[in-house]
Amino acid sequence: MTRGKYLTMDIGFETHDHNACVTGGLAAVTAFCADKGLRLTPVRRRVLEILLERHRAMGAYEILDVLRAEGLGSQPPVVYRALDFLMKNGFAHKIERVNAFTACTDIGHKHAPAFLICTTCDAVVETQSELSKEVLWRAAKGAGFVISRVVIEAEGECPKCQGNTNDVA
Amino acid sequence: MTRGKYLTMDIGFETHDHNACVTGGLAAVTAFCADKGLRLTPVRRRVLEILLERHRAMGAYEILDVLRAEGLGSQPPVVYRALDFLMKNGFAHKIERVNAFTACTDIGHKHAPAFLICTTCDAVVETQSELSKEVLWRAAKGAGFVISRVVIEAEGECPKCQGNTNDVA
DNA sequence: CTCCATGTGTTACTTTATAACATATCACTA
DNA sequence: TAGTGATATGTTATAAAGTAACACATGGAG
Repeated sequence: MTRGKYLTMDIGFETHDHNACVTGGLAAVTAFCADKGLRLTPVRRRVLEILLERHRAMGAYEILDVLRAEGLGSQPPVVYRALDFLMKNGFAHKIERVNAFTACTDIGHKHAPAFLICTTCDAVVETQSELSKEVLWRAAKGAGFVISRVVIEAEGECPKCQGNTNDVA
Repeated sequence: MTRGKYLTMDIGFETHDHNACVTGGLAAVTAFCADKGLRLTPVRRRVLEILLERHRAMGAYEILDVLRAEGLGSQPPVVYRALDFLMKNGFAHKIERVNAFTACTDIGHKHAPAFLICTTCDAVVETQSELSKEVLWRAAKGAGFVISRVVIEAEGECPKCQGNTNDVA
């Protein structure tokens, strides 16, 4: 199985100051919630933190394993509810193609994210796709369709894996 | 549950000559398979036909129910294998957002389909999205990522459902 | 006709996700 | 500050989606 393999790195598949991106992300969401009167409860906060820490796409049950080990909830609904909250408010995204979840890398902005999924090492990167979105919106409008949410996901090979025979990170 | 509710109609959410689209689709795929030496076995042919007949996105188990009733196979692997074949060869698509499958409406062409999914009546239409695809490919190339497959799905409301309080078709 | 590749039938199981309901906690106001 | 309604959590149970593995069948190539 592929659980726990979907690495997420920042745009361009480069390295970064990971500590900063955890604390920064958490701070941004905390501020956002305070501002909007949203309840960032311990479970929700911790789920977000887990996603930020691992910095990759994680399956719900994988997240649940972590919660369980910490005594923060041991049944599926706990994690799914937290994920629902995080997604509803734009703090996390579901990657439909792999049934996994990632922390949003662009809190508070209108989100029309696109994901690049490496089929060799399972890395996932979030990019913005304003252009794609606009094109799609125009096409939809032409058909009289009003879009509320867009899923854009591309599978392929990341720079590191191209030409590599030695699979998986 | 929502099984069996994902209507698919043609581009623009209009009506059409459905008989023609079933026989035409089947003929196109039959010809394509003959041409390429692909084995369009009874199960594979029937699954495609079912998708064409219903002309909507169907869950794998919903398709299986039909096969089962016809004595053409009663276990999940049967339908999943047929769907794998159909998808691998571009005769059907999976709609990731709803874990359901549709017959391709554009056999034999390079497929970068985009789907519009109505969250009210569950209709699904396939549109072509060359533009979106190109934009995405450019962005990916910029990150050194080579795309092999793209998922583009938009949720929203179809023309018929906008303003309607009486949900579902 | 027999061998090999491909496809099918079947069992059993894993992974992903939700319904439903009891309990707890928060935030407000009476 | 206790009551109350809304929101969140804990838990049981189950549904829905997908796959591994292996035995058997079929169908063309030599």
